[in-house]
Amino acid sequence: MKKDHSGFFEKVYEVCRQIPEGRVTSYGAIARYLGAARSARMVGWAMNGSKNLEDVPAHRVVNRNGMLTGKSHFGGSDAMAQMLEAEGVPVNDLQIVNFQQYFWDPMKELS
DNA sequence: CCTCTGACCGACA
DNA sequence: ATGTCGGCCAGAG
Repeated sequence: MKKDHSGFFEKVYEVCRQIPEGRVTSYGAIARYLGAARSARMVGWAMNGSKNLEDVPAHRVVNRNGMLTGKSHFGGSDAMAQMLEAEGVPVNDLQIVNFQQYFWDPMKELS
């Protein structure tokens, strides 16, 4: 099952999988944790393939503003916000309420 | 094989 | 404070 553990994407998938329920993180946080803060864009892009994986909750990953920028990729509906709210994360207008409160930093938690 | 773009972030003018 | 640009990896045309 481990295919490209040396790849950038695989690392992103692993971190996303470690995100606890009812918690959220940002692309930049993951990228930074991987040592590629400037590759935040690719983290989101990596999710494009991860969304096919059920083991990777891409809906728990938002931008650094706590905005559900990737919501458009979740079927075009508010499915992303619905899933977050279902986990206990309040979302208002594509923006997570008290984002800082639900923010899960891989560098802090996984450090 | 070469080029471009992609769910971002941070720096600079 | 607002707008623009660069940057990193990998896949599609």
